[in-house]
Amino acid sequence: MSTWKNAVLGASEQFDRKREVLLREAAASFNRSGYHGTSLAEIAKKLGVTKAALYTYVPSKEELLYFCHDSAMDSAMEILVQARAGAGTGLQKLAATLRGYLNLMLGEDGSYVVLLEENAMKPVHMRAIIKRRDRFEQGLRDLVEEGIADGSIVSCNAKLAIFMIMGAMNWSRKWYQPSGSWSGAQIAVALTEILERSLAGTPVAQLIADPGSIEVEEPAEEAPVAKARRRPA
Amino acid sequence: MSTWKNAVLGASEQFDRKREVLLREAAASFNRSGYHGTSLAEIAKKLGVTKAALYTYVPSKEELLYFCHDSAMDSAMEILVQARAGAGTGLQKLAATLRGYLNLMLGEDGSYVVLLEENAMKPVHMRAIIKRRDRFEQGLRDLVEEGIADGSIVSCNAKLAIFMIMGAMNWSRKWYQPSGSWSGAQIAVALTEILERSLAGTPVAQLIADPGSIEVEEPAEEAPVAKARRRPA
Amino acid sequence: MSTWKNAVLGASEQFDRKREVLLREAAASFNRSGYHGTSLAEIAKKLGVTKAALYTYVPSKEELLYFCHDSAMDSAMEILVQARAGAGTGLQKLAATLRGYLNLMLGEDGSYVVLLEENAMKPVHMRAIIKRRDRFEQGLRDLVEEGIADGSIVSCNAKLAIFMIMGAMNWSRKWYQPSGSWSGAQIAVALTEILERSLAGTPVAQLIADPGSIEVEEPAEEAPVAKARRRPA
Amino acid sequence: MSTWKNAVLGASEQFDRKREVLLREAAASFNRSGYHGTSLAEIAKKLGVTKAALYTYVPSKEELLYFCHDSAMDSAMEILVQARAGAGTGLQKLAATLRGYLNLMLGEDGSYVVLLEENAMKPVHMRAIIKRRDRFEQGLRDLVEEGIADGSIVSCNAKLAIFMIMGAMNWSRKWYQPSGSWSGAQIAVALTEILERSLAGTPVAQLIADPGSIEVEEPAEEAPVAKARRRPA
DNA sequence: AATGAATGAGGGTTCATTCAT
DNA sequence: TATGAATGAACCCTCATTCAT
Repeated sequence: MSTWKNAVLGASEQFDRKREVLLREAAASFNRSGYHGTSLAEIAKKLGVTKAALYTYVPSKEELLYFCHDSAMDSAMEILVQARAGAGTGLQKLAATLRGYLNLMLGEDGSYVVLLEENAMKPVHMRAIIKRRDRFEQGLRDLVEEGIADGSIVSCNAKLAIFMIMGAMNWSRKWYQPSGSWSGAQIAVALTEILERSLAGTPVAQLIADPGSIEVEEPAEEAPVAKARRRPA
Repeated sequence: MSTWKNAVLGASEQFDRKREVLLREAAASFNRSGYHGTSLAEIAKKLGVTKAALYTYVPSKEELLYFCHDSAMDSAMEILVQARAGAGTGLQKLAATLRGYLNLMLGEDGSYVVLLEENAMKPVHMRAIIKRRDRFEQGLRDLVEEGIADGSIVSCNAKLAIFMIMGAMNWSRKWYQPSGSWSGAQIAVALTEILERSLAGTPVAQLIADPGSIEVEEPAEEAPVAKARRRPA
Repeated sequence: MSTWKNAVLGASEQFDRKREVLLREAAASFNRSGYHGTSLAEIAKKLGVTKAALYTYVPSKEELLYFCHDSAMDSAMEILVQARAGAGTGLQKLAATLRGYLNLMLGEDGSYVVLLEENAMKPVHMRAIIKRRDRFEQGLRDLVEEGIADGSIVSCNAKLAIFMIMGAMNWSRKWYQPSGSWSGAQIAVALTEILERSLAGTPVAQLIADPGSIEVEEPAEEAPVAKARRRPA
Repeated sequence: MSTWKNAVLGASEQFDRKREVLLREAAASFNRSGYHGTSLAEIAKKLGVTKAALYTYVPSKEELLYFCHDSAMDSAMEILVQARAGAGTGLQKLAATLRGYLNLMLGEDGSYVVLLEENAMKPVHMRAIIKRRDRFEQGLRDLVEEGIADGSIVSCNAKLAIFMIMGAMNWSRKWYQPSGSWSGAQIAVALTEILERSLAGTPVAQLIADPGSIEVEEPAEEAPVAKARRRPA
């Protein structure tokens, strides 16, 4: 009744299910206590299994971290791609991305891991992740440039702007409390609004005073997660 | 010739000096690899001494972390107090604080530690630090309210605004490279400008395009450090 | 197409076949890496099956080792018996045994395991194997005594002589390279010649200078293997 | 009273003493149960210390094995060098070396480890040890050639002869029992005699019938051990 | 004030073994 | 008959901490 968070299912997709649950649980722990501050025993305990059982799904703790990051980048990129595909000004697309990113990070199944203690990963993996993250941030910078060009965003240094935005967003999980008076979706809207204002060509005259009052319809469908890859032989 | 970073001095203030050097080195390591990812041996090696020697200056690793945080809060608070004492609108005071905070964090002897892996500290210490940090952030929120009142800042949710700002600032050390083309002081100015714009009652029409071109006079005096407290017997 | 080394066969003797293949593969691994240095996964992999599959043929790793030893002793004893049954002096019979033993050990399907890490086995099994080995060595000692009696062997201490011979022979697999310029059969002849000389009543005046030049006819028939015993329910 | 086998001593040479004791104990265990079959806990227990304490003297289990081998080769080489320096025929020098080698291996403080499970060592270390061992065996082969030249040894294949001899000697520790009726020194003499006979140009007409009756004066001085090398920083 | 040595408590990983399928 | 998943017991190693010197 309690192991594996009841992720048991039909047939052989159990493996993928369980693997996902593992990644999520691991990501949560890593975010809370850091990579080195998290023990496999801790994760295993939460899943109701033994340390050794984890090795069925992941070849090492280090790769567990890597998979978490990789999976997170899958989701983040998907959001960027969708926003980019939509219509609107550069600022609008940027805002859409930020909202999506925040929803992802503060969402319930947030397996999203912020890149910290990066040198905990093996160089190969670290480089891979940093590359993907850079690509994501480059996408954001491109949107800023697009906005500057179409007038929706003030003339500014795109690099610095995105650094600022990433910090403001990534930090949110440090202070966000699921049990608090603001929901993740509400924060996503309100925080995006402030960030938007910092770059908007024509800044709004007034910001949301109480995020808790924002009306949002929670997404019904499952959050997109990286397609689980079976461990290579 | 190399141990203790040559912090040797006159007489008994050697103790305090060495303690400070220890705190700084520890803070640097903690920031780089996280609390659990940093071993005392590592810190000791950088100081050219033995692990055991550290215990002369600090009763435990956990308290070392605590002292780092505490010392950081000393500095941060001092900056807030000074900014508050100056003249100007709420926004101006806020901006002054942010600039000072960023200079502190990106400064050379930045012993400043961002609060992460907080549960690594013992509850007592954690509460103490969180309390001080809350006081600091409350100060910032007060400045926001002051700004809203005097019209220099748009109507907004101060709590959310400060969360956003803290994130943007604290994140800076993740991407700031001392050897890069932007100096810490330049970033402090440029980043503050963006953050200012997000809240300003009358936002500037154009942001700095190249932080590297900002002229700043580096502060000559030493950064204020927490008065060393002798370890209680 | 590759599992079980294609030992598949008619009907139920498949079981015995597979079991033999397992023993051989295990013996090879044990000899290479030692008992503790060999994992069941390793053996299974070489056979193209899973760890778990091995338990169909063998109740435990420890008994796998035991069966290897037991099977080896079957073969060794058979050689001794045959040599003893032949005609000739004690020395001649001894030499025949040594040659046979070496051929067995260096042969292609050499499932022969030298007794090392003996305490890896459970006392019962260890005693059983040591008993058989002692019986084998006693047989050799008897041949020495026989040789001393009939004058073909010098007066000597049979115990010491056999210890010496066993060492020289068992050691051969450490340096023998199947891909080298000497075949196993050639080594068997040449090594036996030296060992013979150490005990011969009338030692030869010259030893083989190049074992690689020895002419030997490889035995066509399959090496005798212990009759497979089904695992008791 | 019992830890470290009371190897405690004057001042700072304690480190070297303890390290030697550790090597000896480890060698004994490795010989008995094999490398993989020996746990550090086992060794530590015998020394009356904790597992962790061993790491003061040796950086890893693998290097512990390496040091054992290396130390053994130091001793073996020394014996060869001394024998080579003496007067006499090739056979006499060879015999002297064998006797010395056996005494070393069967001696009380025999830290000597026979090379087995060689792939347990890291390639670098393995190569280093194999190189030294090859040098030793080459020395023995040279003595054989020398003997053939001066007529003291029959024409034979030196390589095969030395392989045979090494096996006979290395095997001795498998059957030698310190508590038995033959002392190590007695075995050294008797075994050398048989080995000598296998190669002697003019073989003796009679071998020792009872090694236990051999008179030997035990060496008073300490057995030569590799100069302890402090662990590099 | 500083060190080298030792400890005890984990931490990550492997492995023989079991079991439901 | 064979497999994938899970377990529990080691095992090697690291690390914060203590202590005699």
